[in-house]
Amino acid sequence: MRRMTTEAQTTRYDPAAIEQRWMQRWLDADAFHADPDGPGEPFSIVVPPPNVTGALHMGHALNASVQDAIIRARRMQGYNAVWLPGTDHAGIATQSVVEKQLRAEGTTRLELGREAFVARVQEWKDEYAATIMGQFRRLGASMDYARERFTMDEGYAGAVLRCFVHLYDRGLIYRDNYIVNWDPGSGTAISDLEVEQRELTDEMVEVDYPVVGSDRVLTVATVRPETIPADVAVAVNPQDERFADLVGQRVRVPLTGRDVPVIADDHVDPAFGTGALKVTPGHDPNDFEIGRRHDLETLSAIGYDGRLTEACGEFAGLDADTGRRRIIERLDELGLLRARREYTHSVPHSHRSGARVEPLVSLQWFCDMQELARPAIEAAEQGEVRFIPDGASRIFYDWMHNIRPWCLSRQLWWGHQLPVWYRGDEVHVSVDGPPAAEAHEWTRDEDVLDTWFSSSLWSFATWGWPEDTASLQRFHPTAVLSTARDIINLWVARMMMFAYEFVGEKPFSDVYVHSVVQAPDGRRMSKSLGTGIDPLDMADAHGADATRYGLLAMSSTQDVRFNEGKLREGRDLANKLWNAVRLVQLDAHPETLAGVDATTVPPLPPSAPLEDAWIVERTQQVAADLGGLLDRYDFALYVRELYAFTWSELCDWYLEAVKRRLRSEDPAEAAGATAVLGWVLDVVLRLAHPIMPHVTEELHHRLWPGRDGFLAHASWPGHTAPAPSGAVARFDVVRAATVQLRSLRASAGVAPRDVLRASLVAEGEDAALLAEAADLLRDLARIELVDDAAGGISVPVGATTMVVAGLDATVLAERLTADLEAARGELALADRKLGNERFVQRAPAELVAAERAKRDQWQARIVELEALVAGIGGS
RNA sequence: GGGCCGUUAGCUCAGUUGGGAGAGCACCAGCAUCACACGCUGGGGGUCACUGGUUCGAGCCCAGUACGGCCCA
Repeated sequence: MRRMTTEAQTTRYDPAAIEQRWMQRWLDADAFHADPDGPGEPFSIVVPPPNVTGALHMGHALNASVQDAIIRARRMQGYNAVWLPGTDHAGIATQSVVEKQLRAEGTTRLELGREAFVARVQEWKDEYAATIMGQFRRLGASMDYARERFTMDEGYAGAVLRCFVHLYDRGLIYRDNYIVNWDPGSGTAISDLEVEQRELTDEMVEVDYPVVGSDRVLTVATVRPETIPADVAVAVNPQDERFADLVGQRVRVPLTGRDVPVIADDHVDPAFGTGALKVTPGHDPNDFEIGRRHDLETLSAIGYDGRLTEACGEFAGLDADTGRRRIIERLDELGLLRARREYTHSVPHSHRSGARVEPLVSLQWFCDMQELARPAIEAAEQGEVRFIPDGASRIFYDWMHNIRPWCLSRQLWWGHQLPVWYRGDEVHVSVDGPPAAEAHEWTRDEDVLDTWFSSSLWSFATWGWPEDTASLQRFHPTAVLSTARDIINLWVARMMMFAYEFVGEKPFSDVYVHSVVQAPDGRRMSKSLGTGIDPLDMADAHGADATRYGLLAMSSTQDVRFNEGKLREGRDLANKLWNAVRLVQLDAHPETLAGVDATTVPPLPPSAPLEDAWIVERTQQVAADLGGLLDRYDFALYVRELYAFTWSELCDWYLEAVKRRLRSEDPAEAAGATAVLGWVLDVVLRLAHPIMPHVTEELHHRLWPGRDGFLAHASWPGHTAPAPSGAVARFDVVRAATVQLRSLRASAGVAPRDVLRASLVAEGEDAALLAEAADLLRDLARIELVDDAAGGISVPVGATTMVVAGLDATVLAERLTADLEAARGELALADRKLGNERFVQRAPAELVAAERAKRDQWQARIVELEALVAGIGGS
C-alpha cells in the first residue's frame, strides 16, 4: 500500500473524498470475499434483505452499522467472516408501486398482461436492487457483494417451490375457504400487514328480525345493513338472560324471507349495541370464526367488484355505499328500522390503494404450523438460539405458542407462482409441473406465495440450498441475525421453523434485536408526515463513519429518538483522530513509528515515564473492555468508551503529556515517546475500525505507508486487562492535582499563559510523586516547581500542600472558604449516617468502616482548610 | 379493549448485584496554547414523573396513579 500523500494533512478531516475512495479500493481488492476453504473458524451473517420497493431508511442504516461492526471485528479477529447481501421481492409492496406507475401512464397491469407486467416489475427490481446495494457500499458495509441474492433469482425460486411441494407432500399444506382482506381499489387480496385502521363516523342502525312463530322481534344493531342478505344467523351471548329463551329458535332475515337460527356465542358482547349480533360469515372476520364454530354456511352479498350481488335482489349491482342507504330506506318503509345514530369506529383500509377493505371469502392455500413450530420453540427454550435482549424472546413465545395456520396464497402476479395445477377436480403439485405430454390439459394456479414464505428460506437458500454447496456446509448455520422487533414473528420465527424442517439445524445462533429509530418527536418516522430522515443525506452531511457512529451511539434495548447531535459527535471524533495522527506525523520519530505493532505491547523499562506506564495499561484495559462489549452486542457502550478514551484520556492527557518528549532533541527520548504513542494509536485505530472503517483505514495508511494490506484485514488488538500496576492510580494523582491547580488559577484570574512558581512543603507519597512529575505539572498546569516559592500562599492539593506564588489572597480565601463549607457539609452527612444506630448495626462492616474513614478524612481536611483560611486572613 | 416498554440536567440518553447521580450537546466565563475553534481551560445546572410500601439505606425492589410510545385485537 503506497502512502497516499506526502504533504502534511489539513487540520480538518473531510470524509467526502476519502470514504468513497476506500470502498473502491476494498472492492477492487476483493477485500470482503470469504472463501469456504479459507482459513479460520467460519463466522457468517445474512443481511435481512431490504424490500426492492424503495431505498434504505434509517432502520436499515442502523442495522447495517450493527452488522458491519460485528463482521469487521470478527474478520480482524481471524474468523473466516462473510456477510451475505441481498434483497427481497416484497410482492404486494412492489406490485403496488409499479401499478401506481402504470396508472400514471394511463394503463393497468390487466391491459399489460401477466408476462409483460412481471417483466416490468423486474425492471423496477433491477434498478432498486442496484440502488440499495450502492447505498450499502456508501455506508461502508463490508459485504461479500459477489454473493448477492434475490428472493426470486433462479436458484432461489426453485428452492422456494421445492419447499412448498415438500410441505404439501407432508400434508401440512392444504386448500381451504377463508376470509381475506379484499382491496377493491387494486382488485387483489392483501395481507393483514397491508391493512391500516382508520377512524370513521358511520351510522349504526337497529333492525327488527321477527321471531318465527311468535309476535316477538329480536332487534339487531349493525353498521353494515347492506350485508343483511348474507346473514346466516343471529348470535347472542350465552350468559345473556334477556335472550336465553330465544336461543335455538329461528328469526326471519329482513328483505329476504329466509329463516336463520338464533345461536349463543361467547364472542358477542352483551353490552354492545342491542346485545344481538347478526352473523355474516361472508363479510366479517369475526363472523367468519363464529360461522366456523357453529358450522354455518357462507353467503355473499358483495362481490369482488365491490358491488351488491344477485343475492340482494332489487339492490343487486349497487355499490356498497349506495346499497346501504337504499336498504336503510326500505327497512324504514317496512317498519323494521328501530333506531339510527352516528357511530365512530376503526375501519380497515388498504395501505396501498386507500380503498376501504372488503372482507370476502375465497379459496386459499394454507400451511399448518404447529408441527413446524415445535423444534423452533425447543431451540429457543434450550438456548440453542438466543435472543438479545432476552425480552425479545417473549414476543416469539407468545406467537409460537398460539400459532395459527398460515394463509400462503396471494392474488398477485409479482412473486412465486404456486406450483399447483388443476385439471377438473384433479390437483397436481410439483416443482416441474404435470408431464409435458398432457401439459395443455392443466391450468396453473394464478396465485403467488406470501413473500414471507420465500423469506423463510433466507438463512440457507442464499448459500445454494438445495445444492449441497461448500458455502452451505461451511457458513450455515449463521452466527447472528440482526433485525427489528416487528418482524420477529413474521420472519425470524419462520426462518427458524424452515431451517429445522429443511436443513435440520438452526438458522443462526443469536438473534440481535435492534432499536427502532424514531423521529425526533418520539414517534415512528413517517413518509406521509414528512418525518423521515434519509441516512444517505446524513452520510453526505457528516460522513458515513459519523452516521454509523451516531446510530450505534443511539442504539439501545429501547426504541430511540433520532439525534443528529450523536452523528456530529462521531464527526468530531473522526476529526479528533485525524488531528492526533497529524500530530504524530509532524513530530514523531519516523523509524520508531514504522516498527510499531498493535499486537505487541511496548516494553517499558522501570524508569519509564509515568504517563507511558499509565497509557499502556489503560489502552490494554480498554481493548479488553471493548472486546467484551462487542461480544455482548452493547454497541452504545462500545462507542461511548471508545470516544471517552480517545478524547478524554489519549488526547486530553497523554498527547499533552508526551509532546515534550516527542519533540525532544534527545533521539532516545523521542523514540521512546514515539514507540508508546504509535502503539496506542495503532490499537485505537483498530478498535475504532469496525465503527468508523473509512477514516481509520485512511489514517492507518498515513501512519504506516510501509505496511502491506488493509486495516480491514489487520489483527484485532485483543489485549487482556493487565493486573493493576499502580501506574493508573499514580497518574490519577497527578491528573487530579493538575485539575485542582488549573481550577485555582482560573478562579484566581491568572492568565492561562502565565507560569506560576510553586513549592511542595508537605512530605509523603503524593508529594514525592508530584515532585517526580514536575515536567507534567509545568506542561499541563503551567506550574513551575521550585525549592522555595517566596511570597506564595499555601493551598491544599490532593493529599498534600503546595505553596503557590502569584495567587491573589482575597480570591483564594473566598475559594477556600467555599471548599471549607462543602467539607463541613460532607462531614455532617457522614456524622448523621454514623449517628444512626441501625446503620452501624445492620450495614455491612466494611461499609461502616469506609464511612468512618470518610468522616476522619473530612475532619482532617476541615482542620487544614481552617488553618489555611486563617493564615491567608492574617497575612 | 389486551400486552410490552418508557418517564433521570434545557435537549438526547447512560446508570451493571440497592450504599448518596453521569456523558454528549446546549449554556456561562476565559483562551488566536506551535494536532484539532468539529478546538483548549474553568464553571453553573437534577424534588431521578407522582403517591405509598419494603429496607439501616431506593434512580434501582414492590403496589398504585398520571403522561408518552410501540405491538396486537
